[in-house]
Amino acid sequence: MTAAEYVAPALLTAKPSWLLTQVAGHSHRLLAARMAAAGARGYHIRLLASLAEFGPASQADLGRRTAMDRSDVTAAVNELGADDLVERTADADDRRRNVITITAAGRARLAQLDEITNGLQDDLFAPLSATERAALASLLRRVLDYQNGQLPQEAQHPG
Amino acid sequence: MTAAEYVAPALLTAKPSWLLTQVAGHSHRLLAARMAAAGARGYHIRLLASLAEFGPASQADLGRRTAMDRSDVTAAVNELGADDLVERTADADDRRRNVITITAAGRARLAQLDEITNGLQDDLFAPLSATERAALASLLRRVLDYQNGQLPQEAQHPG
DNA sequence: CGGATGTCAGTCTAACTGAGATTT
DNA sequence: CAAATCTCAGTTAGACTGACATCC
Repeated sequence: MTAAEYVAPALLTAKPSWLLTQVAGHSHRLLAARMAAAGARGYHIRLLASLAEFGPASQADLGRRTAMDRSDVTAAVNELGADDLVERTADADDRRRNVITITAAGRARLAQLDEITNGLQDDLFAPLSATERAALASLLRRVLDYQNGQLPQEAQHPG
Repeated sequence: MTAAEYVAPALLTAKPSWLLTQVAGHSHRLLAARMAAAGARGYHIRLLASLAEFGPASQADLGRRTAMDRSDVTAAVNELGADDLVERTADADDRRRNVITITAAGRARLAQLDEITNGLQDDLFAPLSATERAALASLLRRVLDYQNGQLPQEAQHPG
């Protein structure tokens, strides 16, 4: 009996969702490893990037903007706060809320983590040309936009 | 303060790996929910599809062919065996091994789970035409093949 | 002996659930 | 009152680790 190689059945490989989750799994593994090596994890860059781009926000808003659960935002903000990468202050206008603000150290950290993710793209998508990477991104973006449009949207206040 | 919408920062959305993991996360969520509704989970269809396409195999080979850990194969085979979807018999030629064989009920189950994943494709990739879905699959397949070629390959015996 | 196999008992992350206290 | 916010405890699936006995 010959040893089995890493060959998945056609019934699975024929499906885009299989390819998607396999490639994403590899991506996630690589990212987690490099983030861990830098003392961070995936949740951190999500929060820092959102804070840097959109400014201070409540934890609930952060969760909505980063597709993170409220309870996970709480834990991740605790971690980031312990390293003084974000500040948690009370919201004077709404005392239920904390206002989370990124610090200068947080922006430096974000730049570092952003470099990690940039390096990841080259390693992950090495076999694809720049044009092909753009095509892949375009297709995925349309799918993601469609998915987001399908969401319950219970918290959206357009305008 | 306006409520935040589901808008991720451009620093993330510009990266193919972010799009990939977001779409894959949505795919995984949908699949897990539908599998759970059918009393199954992701590991089950992987094993059943591999057994149906490549025939009976040892648990170690199944793990290699489906990118599953040996210990997870053991647990999943237990679950499938409890429903008589696979049979576990001793390998006379190598008494370390179990030979796992799919049953008629297992093939019926596979057909059912395959329908679920087929339906998933339509729901996930609705905004893409058939041509675009094929293009997406082609790009992802090349990335996945490249990744597999980069693996340690300690268990590969070509020929 | 080394190496492969199957099993078991864990860990870990991401994601999620439910409850509770507080505030609007 | 309902609803939102924050926090905490616990759960789940998937992936993975280390150990162990068995067998090639």
